[in-house]
Amino acid sequence: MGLAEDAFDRLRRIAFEGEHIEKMAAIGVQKKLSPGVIKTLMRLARSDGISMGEMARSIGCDPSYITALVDDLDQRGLARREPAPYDRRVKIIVLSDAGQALAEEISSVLSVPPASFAALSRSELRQLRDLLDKVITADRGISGEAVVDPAAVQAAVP
Amino acid sequence: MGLAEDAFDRLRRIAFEGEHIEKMAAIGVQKKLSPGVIKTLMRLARSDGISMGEMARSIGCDPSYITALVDDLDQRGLARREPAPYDRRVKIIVLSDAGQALAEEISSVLSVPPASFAALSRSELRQLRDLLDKVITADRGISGEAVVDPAAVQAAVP
DNA sequence: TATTGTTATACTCTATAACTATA
DNA sequence: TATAGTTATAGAGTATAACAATA
Repeated sequence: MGLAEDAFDRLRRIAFEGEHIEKMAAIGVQKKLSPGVIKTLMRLARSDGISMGEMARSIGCDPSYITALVDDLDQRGLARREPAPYDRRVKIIVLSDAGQALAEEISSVLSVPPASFAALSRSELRQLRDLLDKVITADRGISGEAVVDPAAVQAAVP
Repeated sequence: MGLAEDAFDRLRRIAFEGEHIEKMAAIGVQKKLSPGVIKTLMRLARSDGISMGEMARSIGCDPSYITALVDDLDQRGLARREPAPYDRRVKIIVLSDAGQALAEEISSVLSVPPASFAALSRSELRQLRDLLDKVITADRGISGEAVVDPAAVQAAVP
């Protein structure tokens, strides 16, 4: 195994085996949110007020499923549909205050680093961040738009 | 956002948005493997010859589903059941040659680092690996056995 | 005519509960 | 009596196809 493989292997282990995954699980179970609902909520947290169709493309599922997902969100009082001013066929999904709060709660849980990050000093953390940034920056030039089968994505989580 | 959050954020982006996820998708779709089958295969790639019950605990699903999964694997000629010598109730799942080849193919796809890792020099890769190792080592002391709801795990993949 | 979202429906994935064989 | 795996069944999650409204 080469150096890059080694480094990437470590990275994957931290990302996929971390405690944040368990915390996510806890929230999902506790609030009885389906995976689809959580994905939708997280997408809205990133930018609220996108159309049904945009959401379908964004989380990689069929538009008809977005209908079910937003129905669910609506019944829970977490989001509502609003007509798009520019096209009466289009509906915009908008988070309610409660939805916004929940979305923030979920995404903040995901962004808390594992406690084991405390093993690194400030300068080591800076080094780590900068190295990873370099990878991300390099990636921008390489990859284009990605269309991924969601079923395979979940399978890829060991 | 603190330094640790920053670093962790970069790490998650690389792990979850990388091209390896797409390649996994391609294999899954092409070979018509369900997420459960892929998980099982990858678990066996890590250590072949575990019992049905161990597999259930390992990939976090109900034992009855392992029956279905191994039936599937068996019909495809990828794995078979063998009686455990120490207890006639127990069945050991063993990969066939074809299964072993496929499992290796899948896990090798997952372990190929994104092309963007080429942006780092050898010494930077070494630094990165060592920093991540430090985190992983620290984690061993902290975390115990984890029981995770698989549905939530998939939801955590953005 | 093409596109957005919805409905009705069906299929896939996974769990629960009851069962059989062995310990 | 308890445990490993299986069976039958039910439920959740998601897609497909046909449809209505609007463009």
